[in-house]
Formats: sequence, C-alpha cells, structure tokens
Amino acid sequence: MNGLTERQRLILALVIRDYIETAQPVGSGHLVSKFTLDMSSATVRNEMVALTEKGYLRQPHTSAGRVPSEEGYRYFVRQLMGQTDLPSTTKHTIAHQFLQAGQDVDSLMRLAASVLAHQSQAASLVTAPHVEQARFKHLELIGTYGRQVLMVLVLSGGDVRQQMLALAEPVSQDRLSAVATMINDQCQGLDAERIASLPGQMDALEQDVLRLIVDDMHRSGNILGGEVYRDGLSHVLAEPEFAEVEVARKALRILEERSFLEDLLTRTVLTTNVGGVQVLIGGEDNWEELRDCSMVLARYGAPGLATGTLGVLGPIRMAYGRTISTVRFVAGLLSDLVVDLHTE
Amino acid sequence: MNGLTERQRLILALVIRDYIETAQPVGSGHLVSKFTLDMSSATVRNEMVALTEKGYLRQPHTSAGRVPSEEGYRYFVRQLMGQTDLPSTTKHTIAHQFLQAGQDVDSLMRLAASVLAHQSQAASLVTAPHVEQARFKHLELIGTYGRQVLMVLVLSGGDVRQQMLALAEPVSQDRLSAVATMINDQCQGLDAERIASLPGQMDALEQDVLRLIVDDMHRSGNILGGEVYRDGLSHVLAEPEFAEVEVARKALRILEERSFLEDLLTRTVLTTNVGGVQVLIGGEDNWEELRDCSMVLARYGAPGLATGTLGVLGPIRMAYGRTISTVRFVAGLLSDLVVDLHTE
DNA sequence: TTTAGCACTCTCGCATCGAGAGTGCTAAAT
DNA sequence: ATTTAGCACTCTCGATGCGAGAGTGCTAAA
Repeated sequence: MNGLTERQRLILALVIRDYIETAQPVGSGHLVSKFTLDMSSATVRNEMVALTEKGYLRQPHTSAGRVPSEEGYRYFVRQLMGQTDLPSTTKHTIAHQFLQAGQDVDSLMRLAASVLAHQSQAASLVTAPHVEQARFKHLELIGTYGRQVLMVLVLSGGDVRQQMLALAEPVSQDRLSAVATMINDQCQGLDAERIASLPGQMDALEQDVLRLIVDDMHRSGNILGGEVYRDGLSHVLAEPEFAEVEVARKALRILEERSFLEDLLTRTVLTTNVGGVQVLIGGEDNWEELRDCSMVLARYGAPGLATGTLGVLGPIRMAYGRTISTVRFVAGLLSDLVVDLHTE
Repeated sequence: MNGLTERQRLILALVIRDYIETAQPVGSGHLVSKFTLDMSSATVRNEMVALTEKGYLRQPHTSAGRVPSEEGYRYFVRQLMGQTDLPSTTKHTIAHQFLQAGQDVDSLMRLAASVLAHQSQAASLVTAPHVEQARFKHLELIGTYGRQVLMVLVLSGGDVRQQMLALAEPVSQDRLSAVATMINDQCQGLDAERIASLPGQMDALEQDVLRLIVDDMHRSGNILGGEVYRDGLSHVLAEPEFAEVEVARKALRILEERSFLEDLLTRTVLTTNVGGVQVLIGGEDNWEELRDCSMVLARYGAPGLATGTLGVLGPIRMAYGRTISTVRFVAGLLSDLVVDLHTE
C-alpha cells in the first residue's frame, strides 16, 4: 500500500511536470496524447485513482484533471526528480557576472539576489555572511563630528561592523586612538564572553566602548544580524496562484518581516549543511504563513569562517529542478567567494 | 470656465473625501444624505456635470456615481485640503519610537520606513542620508585576512563608506597605516576632483587606494549611493485598486528597481527644498510606470551636511491629508536627527 | 436658480443552458 | 489478471437573458 509501481512513478512525474508547465489540471487523455504513452487513458485513469488514494494527487472537482498534492511534490523532489544541473552556458553566464561585479560584499549579495530572482522567476533572499563565533580582531575609533564617533569593529572571519556612537562630551582623536590601542591589545582573539568578563580598571569611555563591542559581536552571531537582500518580489505576482490577493500578501509579508524570517531561517536552514539544499513545500504543515508557497534554501560560505543563507520563494507549483540547481550553483559560487575573501 | 464656484469646491471636496473612504463611485443622492447638504440631489447633479466638464470628475459608466480624476485629486491637494497635521498623540508616539531606537543610521532608517508604512498603510521608501559634495575627512586601512584590506572612508557630513579591497600581494599593517597617514595628510578637506588630480610620485598601492577613494566619493554624491530602505510592500496589495495583478506588479517594480528610483528621485525630489513635500498623482503624465499610483515624497536632512529622501507609494485614491502630514512629520524628525548627529 | 419628476442607461447578481472535459464503472478483450 | 473500449454521469465554464437597483440627464415647474 505504500510503495509505488514503476508505472505510477512515471505517471506521477508526468503529471507534475505537465502541471508545473501549464498550471492546468491534467487529465488522463491529455497525458497519453501529449507524451504518446503506449497505454490507454483508462489505464492512466486507474493509476491516477491509486495515486489519489495514496495522497499524491488531488482533484479540484469531480470532472477536472488531477493536480499534485503537497505530498506529491515532496515525493517528486525526493525520489523522482533526480539530480539536475544547470546548462553549462547558463553557469558560465552567471559565473561571468560574478567575476565582473565589484568585490565588496554588498555588490556580491545584491548580484546573488538578482541572479536567483531572474533565473528562477521567483522572489529571492540572501543574507550577508556572518561568523558563527566571532572573535575580536581589530577596533578603530574615528572622531567625525562633534561628539560623534565612528566605531569600526573587525571580527575574525572578516565580518566588519560599524556604528556611530555619541559620547557624553567631546574627546580628542588622540584619546580615542589610545583607547583603541589599549582595547586592541587586551582583546585580541577573544570571544564576546571573554571580553564581557574582562577585569581591570577602566574609565567610563572604555567601558562604554567595550559594551558596544560585546553587543555587536552578539549581533554578528545572529543569523539576521547583517543585511538581508531581496529581489524579484514582483515575480511572485506573475504566478497565477497569487492572483488571489490575500495569498500574495501573505507571501510578501513573509519576505518583509524580519521576525518571521529569523524564525524560519533559524529553525530550518541552520540544520542544513553547507552545500545541501533544503526544500520547503507548502509550509511543511508547520508554517501556516507559507501554506501556499514553497521555498528552496541553502547555506553558503565556509564553516568556521563565515556562512550565510540564500534561497527563493515561489508558488508550490515551482520548477523545482531548475530552481534547486540554481540555488545550489549560486550557493557554491558564493561559498568560493567567501573562501577567496578569507585566504590569500 | 476655469475657476470653481464655492459650491463646486465643496462638492468636489466631499466627493473626494467620500471616495477615498469607500472606494465606491459616489452618486448625487448618496452625497446629500450622507452629509445632509441643504440642496437637492438634482443641484448636486448639475454641479457634478460642471465638474466633469472641467475635468475634475469622471464617471466609470453612464449610471455609476462620479469618481475623482487625477486632475481632481491635484486640485484637492493643492487648493482644497488645507494644512493638515497629525494628532499630537500620534506625533508623540512616533517621536517616542525614535527616541527609543538605537542611534545608528541603519536602525533609524529602518524605523522611519516602518513608521511611514504603518501610518499611511502604504509602501514606504527611505534613502540613507548622503552629502552633496563630499570632502575627504579620514581614511583607515585595516588588514583583515590575507590580501584582503578593509578600507574605511569618512567624508564630511559624517558619511561613512567601507569597502573590501584585494591587494595583489600581502602587505603589512604597518605599511597600510603609513599609506593611510600619508593620504590623510595630503587629502584633508579636498573634494573628489582635487584628489583625482593630486600630483606627486606614488607607488601602485597608493594610487589604487586613491582611485578607490575618488570612486567612493562620487558614489556618495549619488542620490542612491547609500542603502534604500523599504517597508509595507504588502500594504499596496490590500488596496482594491491593486487587485488587478498587473497594476500591483508595476507598483512593486517601481520600488524594486534601483534604476527607476534613481531616475524618479533625481528628476523630482532634488528640485524640492528640505521641508517641502512633493505629491505625484497618477504619474503626472510623464511617468508611465506609476500611472496607477501616487507618491508623496520629501527630502530630509540639512543642506550642506547630509540629505536624504523619503516617501510613500500608494494608490491614487490615497488619504493625502494624513499621508502628507506623516511624511512631513517624519522628514522633520529625521532632519533634526541628522542635525543632532552632526553638531555637538 | 433650484428642484421635482421621470424616462433612460448601465451594472450586477442570478438563473438557465449547452458544450466540453474528464471521470468512474462495467464489461469485453488480451 | 490486466488492460481497454464504451458510456453514463458530473462538474465547470462561457454565453445568454432578465430583473432590480442605482444614478444620470433632461424638462418643466417652483
């Protein structure tokens, strides 16, 4: 009762492929003629009954064709789809774009989001790389205007955080430099906890700066501590399943709300190894908010140095093959770039 | 033929107010009963004919009520609406939120976008402040990993730009510091042009760094050189006029595409004084892309120090009074904050 | 100048209807 | 024991028609 016969697997795959392409319920007759199957529509019908009973297909109403269920898509992605890969010309095009882009993190992230959105014709999402357990590397304090001081903090893994702080009273650049030098000496290579519990007598300024450093290091450890890059939001509206405004609204909100993203990324992607691609189909029962969407997510980067997350969000009726390949490929490219940025 | 009688102005105002509220074409009978006018529906009808002939109203079809035309909204905003202001409790709430927020630019921008979106129930847009003609203030070069160097550039007005650069070969921190010191001495207070034409014998490293500095200063002068913050994108989908997917798509693309935003902001907002609020209704004839939207835009900041742009995008049927007040108020708050950040 | 009255127009919701697509079942064929 | 042809049945979808309701524009009276 559990397994599928080879023929059932074939029919399920064809139904899903056709539905992904046309967005129309697919009927038995249509299937045999389109793919010139050497069996009759009645046979296909019988198999469809079986697939429906097993929960892989659904029929919108008595006399429409069949439509894949969430379970059907999952089976397809896990067992039917096989390993797909992007055409090498596409890969070259993408790689070329990355070579041409500036090599600052911001441009790269923006490009990655753009490529993902464009290739998959869906909304994309990229988080800036962050280090898992940041260690102090370097601090600069630069006076700008009046009491305003720019604090630049460099962490292990190359994560850089900057912040303006307003002092209680103006302080000379010499004094600032002295403080920075002192802290650089004391904190070299320490993690946030160690810095927080640093002993010694310090004045108010030094303590303030240290506190900010610890805060920033904690924030850097947060998966959403850095920028979140999005692109292709308008693509989701192009899909017929988002014609219903409420559905589209929910999808947009998912991408907009940091709190939701944080929850999502923490609970799913962090359990994924770099290199692995995770597919969430129809919310997987426990994500009410994205009941009508699918996401393809992956981590990129180098564990120990810095890692980030990227992925796309689209309708459940998504071209999983192409999307998964794209996500995997871009994740790989970004991983290489992260490694490049951190080694000589 | 050009001017409106007092009664026509009244009726136009009521039609617009009612339509903004209900999104339904408003008929003559409905108007007199809802606002208990002491004239008959026939009179209102006659005036409506006049208003329609003058181009301020439109009728979707023979037997529906009237709907404001773009021209009608413009007349309303310019001549009928009067100066509106937010209720002081609302103002206090907003101001309080800003006081509680962190004082780094990123948090402030994010909060501003959030407040705008929430208050106006529309999509919001905020660009980070940038200086008009940046002058060199301070440079830091910090070695991070291998050949990677973090360049932090502080410009007059407090604009800070950071960038990773990859050197041809590893360089010691001492050497980096020496280069930075040299450049700091030479470039103090100069603008991009002057730095570009700086004479003197320099080695490859120094020249590279100088070139990057000039690039960055140019980018800082660009209105979209900094981050763009958005919020409330899902709000636009809630409005009935965006039920048509293509309309919603166009609106979203406007906010997504940097190139379009750049064009838009350059050609409209830069001509506006800080403090002034600009209202674009239905694309104002020359913005095909936002034919179905309105935008309320303002500049904030302090001329000479740093300025930015903020605004909201919503349907043409927008609560202009409230939206304009909100935009003006938030722009004022941000201006104060920018000034605060730059003076002691 | 305003207003009552009225014929007219147009939309919208509702019901009806036929065509078409696709199913599920049964009985025959392989 | 499968597979398939045949067929009645079900359901959607688009077209059509119709009545109610809303709102207009015009005319003539106030």
